[in-house]
Amino acid sequence: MNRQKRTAIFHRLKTANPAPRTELCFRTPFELLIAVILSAQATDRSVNKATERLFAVADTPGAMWALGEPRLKEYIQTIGLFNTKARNIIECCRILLERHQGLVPNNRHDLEALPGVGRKTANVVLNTAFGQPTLAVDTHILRVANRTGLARGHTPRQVEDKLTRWIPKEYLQDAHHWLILHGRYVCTARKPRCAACVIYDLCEFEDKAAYARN
DNA sequence: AACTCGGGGCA
DNA sequence: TGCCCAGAGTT
Repeated sequence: MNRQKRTAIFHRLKTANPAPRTELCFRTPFELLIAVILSAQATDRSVNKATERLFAVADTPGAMWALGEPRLKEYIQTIGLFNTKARNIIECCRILLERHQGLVPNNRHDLEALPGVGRKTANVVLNTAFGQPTLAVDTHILRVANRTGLARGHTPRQVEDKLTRWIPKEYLQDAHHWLILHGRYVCTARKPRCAACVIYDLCEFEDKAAYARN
């Protein structure tokens, strides 16, 4: 896919998603970190429902550490993988308190050293909390990039590298959300809504015609 | 690169 | 029920 076509795709996704932002609810870098850890393999709606009550009780590493793992589980038990996530979050809080003065680190190395934080979560925090030009490739972006032909490469890292290379830095932060929202509401995993897609004519998805008739 | 982990939600 | 969800960690 040539650059002109990719640019056209981004322009249309931008127009279709004015004022793009994360759908996770948070007020501080710490709340964002916790929300993103919880959102792994879970829907953001179920995460928001849990964090609304959790953050009212504990919105700092100190408070969440004091809350303790058993009581933390009570707040997040409606979220998938909550046992592992509760253990990781308590350990995260301990590390933040011991090594980072209770602050969320603003660099990849320290973020990825936290349990339950991988490349994708680190990129979201760097992008959304600290305004750094990173692209967090999740299942949505991976699917959209490969299916449309925007950036083929079946591993998340390949797609991240390709997209990061050609998207202008000043657009990288918003482009992340344009892609996510497109993947979530239009280019869905199971029954993509090709009939309503704003980049239909530019998309290289082999089966788009079949779904456009739905 | 492939596999495992391990629950909720939704068609 | 089966498949997917704003993945991470291990082999």
